[in-house]
Amino acid sequence: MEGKKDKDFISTLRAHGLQVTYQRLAIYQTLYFSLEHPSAEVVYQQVRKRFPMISLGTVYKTLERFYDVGLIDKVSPVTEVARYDARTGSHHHMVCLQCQTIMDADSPVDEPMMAVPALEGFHVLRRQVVLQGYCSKCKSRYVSSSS
Amino acid sequence: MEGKKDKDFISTLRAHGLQVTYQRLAIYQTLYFSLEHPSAEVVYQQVRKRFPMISLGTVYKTLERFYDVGLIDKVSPVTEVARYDARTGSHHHMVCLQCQTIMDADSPVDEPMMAVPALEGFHVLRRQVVLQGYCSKCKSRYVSSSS
DNA sequence: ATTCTTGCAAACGGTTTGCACATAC
DNA sequence: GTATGTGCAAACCGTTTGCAAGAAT
Repeated sequence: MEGKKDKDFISTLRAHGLQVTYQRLAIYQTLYFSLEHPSAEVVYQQVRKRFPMISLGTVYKTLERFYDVGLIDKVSPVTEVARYDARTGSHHHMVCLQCQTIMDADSPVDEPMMAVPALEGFHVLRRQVVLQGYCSKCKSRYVSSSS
Repeated sequence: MEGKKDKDFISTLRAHGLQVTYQRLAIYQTLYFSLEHPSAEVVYQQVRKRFPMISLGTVYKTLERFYDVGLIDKVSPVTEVARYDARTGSHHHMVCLQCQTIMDADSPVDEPMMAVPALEGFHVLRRQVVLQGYCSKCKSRYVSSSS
């Protein structure tokens, strides 16, 4: 079921253009076998069992690096700081990664959104769709290189 | 178009069980007429133009209060700290507001999710659906009072 | 009169940064 | 040999907290 070897993890890191260190290997493996969506602190505590000399700073840097190259996913902080909205009707937003603009994505989003079901007895209070990317203003600077 | 009077805002606050102060009025009005999904800091700077003696702490407390009673929406911090995930395929999660557990909501979510369209030339890199609520374990403690 | 809210300032905590040393390539 | 990554510790910054004074009901 999990017959994945060190060799495979190394290949995965290399395939993402990353230099390979035992710290990175340990961090990635920890996350790979974790089901709990751990925070940086939790990953740190976990990895520290095997490599007591590793530092929390390295874990932060490494996770951010992994995220940047698309190796892993980051769940929470969609924007840097909390952002508020008096319009409580539509909870769906497009967030520009460059200028941090948040645009509403109202009507066309609502219907597919509401079709998202709750699973396993989960009691849903809020539903939120976030599209992350680049707005039309910032797009040209970032997507223009090849198109 | 915006013929909403102070009286109306006061009613809105009262309707949400909130005591009325000029600070709350100013904060809510600022947010109500803002289209930019401002941060607490931005709201503070805005309100300060009219009420120079207001404090940032009050803005934080007030916004959080508004959010708690459902008067306003908070866009970003779905979880308290960043949480990571090695499974980059499905970006959809159910977050328990009580125990902070994050569960994957895989297959049944994917299709409606992908139907969410990009608007106004927005270049989408990541799509994220987050269901906030209570997991089956914590639900009983919070939803049991009436059912 | 009592309860809730404000303002101020200090504390908090997750995250980032700078730099010297070590390691990967 | 050179570029990149690591460890450590301090700095950062958005946010929260405690408390005395003030305002709302």
